Amino acid sequence: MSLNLKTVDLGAASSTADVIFDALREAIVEGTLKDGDLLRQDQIATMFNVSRIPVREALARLEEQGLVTNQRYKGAVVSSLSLDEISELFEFRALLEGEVIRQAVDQITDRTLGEAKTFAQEFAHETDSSRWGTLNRQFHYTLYKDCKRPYHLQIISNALDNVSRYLRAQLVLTSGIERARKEHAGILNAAINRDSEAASELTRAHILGASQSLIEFLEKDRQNG
Amino acid sequence: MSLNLKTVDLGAASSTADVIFDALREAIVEGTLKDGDLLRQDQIATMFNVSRIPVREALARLEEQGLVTNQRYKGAVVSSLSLDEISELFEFRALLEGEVIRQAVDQITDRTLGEAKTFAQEFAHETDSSRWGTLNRQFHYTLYKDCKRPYHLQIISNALDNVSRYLRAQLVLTSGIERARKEHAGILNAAINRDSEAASELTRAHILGASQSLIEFLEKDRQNG
DNA sequence: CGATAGCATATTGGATACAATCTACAATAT
DNA sequence: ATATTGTAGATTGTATCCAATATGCTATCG
Repeated sequence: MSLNLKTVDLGAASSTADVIFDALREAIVEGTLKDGDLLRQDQIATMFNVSRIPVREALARLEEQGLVTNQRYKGAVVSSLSLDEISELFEFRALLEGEVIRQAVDQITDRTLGEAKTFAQEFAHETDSSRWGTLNRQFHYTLYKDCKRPYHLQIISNALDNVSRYLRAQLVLTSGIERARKEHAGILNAAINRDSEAASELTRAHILGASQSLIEFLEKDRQNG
Repeated sequence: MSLNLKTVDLGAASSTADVIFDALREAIVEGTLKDGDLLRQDQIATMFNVSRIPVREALARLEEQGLVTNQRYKGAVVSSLSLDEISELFEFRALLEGEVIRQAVDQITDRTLGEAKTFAQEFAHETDSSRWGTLNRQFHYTLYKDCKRPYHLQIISNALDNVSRYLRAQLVLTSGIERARKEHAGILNAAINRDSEAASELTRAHILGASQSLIEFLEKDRQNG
C-alpha cells in the first residue's frame, strides 16, 4: 500500500534567508531597488520581522551573483554597472542565447511553440510598461527551455538579472518596445519553421540591437545627469 | 602634497567569511574535499577557530556557485555532477573559451605570450600530478586575460571550478597529460602567430576532446564502482 | 573663518545562546 | 524476528548580544 499524497521535499523548502534572497533579487531585477541604493541590514530585517542573520546570508548570496556590492563595515549597495560592463553583458547574452536557441529549436515541441506564441502576443498587447520586462523574459525563456542545458539556462538567467534593470530603460525610454515586438515575431517565426540557424541569428541581432540602443541612450543620459 | 603610499582598500579586505569561502572553494576545486563529502558547520568553525556564523555565510556563497548543495537541517555536501551535467559544463566551456581566446589573441601582448609560454613549459615538465590542475589553468587563463571581458572570464573561472575536480581524473587516470601537452603547444603556437581563429578552434577541440575522454572514463568507472 | 581632532551615534561583523529539526538507537508491539 | 514508536543526542536555523569600524557633529586651534 502507499499513501498517494502529493508530497514536497520539505528539506528543500525555503528558509527565511531564501525568502529574503528572492525578494531582494526580484526588487533589484524589477527596478524597485535602484542602482546605488543602500541596503541596511537592520531595515530589511525589520521589514521581514526577523533578525539580521538571514538577511546577511541573503546579501552574501546576492553579492556572489553580482547584484549587490558589499563594503566591509559600510554595507551593501545595489551594483551599478558601467557602460562597458553593460555592453559586455549583452555580448555575453548574445553568445549564449544564440547558441541555446539553436539547440532548443532543433527539438522544440508544438506545445512549447504555443506557449511562446501566447507570451509574444501578451507582450505585444500589454500597455502596462512595468510588465514588459517579465513578459519579454518569459517569451525568450520559453523558446530556450527545450534545449536540455540547465546550466546554460541558469547562467543566462543570471546574466539577464544583472542587466534587466537597464533593459527596462531601453524598452520604455527609447521606444524599443515597437522594435522588440517585430523582432520577437521574427524569432518566433523562425522557431515555428524549425529554422534554428535563423532563430539563432535573429536572437543575436535582437540582443545586440537592444544593447546598442541602450548604450546610446545611457551615454546621453549619463552625460546630462 | 600627497602621501605617496601604496594603499589598499581595507574596506574591501577579507572578512572571516571570505577566508573560509576561499579555503573551502580551493579544497573542493583541488579535490581535497570530494564529491558527496558532508560539510559540518561546527567542524569547519572549529578548524578556523571561529563561530558558525561566517561558516554559514561561506557555505551560502558556495551553494550559489554550485559547488555545494544545501539541505535544510541536514547540511551541505560537495556537489556531485552527473555525466550529463559534466558534459554540459564542458560544452559551455568550449563555447565561452573559444570565443574569449579569439578576442584575446587579437590584442595579445608579447609579455602575455611570454607568460603563457612559461606556464606551458612548466606544465610540460611537472611530474607532480597534484600541480597539473593549477598549471593547466594558469596556462589557459593567461591566454584569455587580454580579452578585456572580465565578466566572461569570471564565468569561465566558475565553470572551471565546477569541473576541475573531475578534470584531474582525466589528466591523471587516462594519460590525458601527454595529449594535453601537445594540444597546449598547438594553441600557444596559434597565439604566437596571432591566428585567433586557429587558437579558438584548437581550444574548442582541446576542451571537447578532454570532455569525451573524461566521460568515457567515468562511464566505465561509475559502472564498476 | 577654515581645518582638524575628538567624541557620540549608527552600522556591520562575529560570538554566544536557544529553538527547530534530523538521526540513530532502544523499547515495544505484532 | 520485524516493524513501529519514542526518546536522546547531534546538527542546523535564528535571535540576541558584544566588538570593531564608519559617519557625522562639535569643539578647539590656527
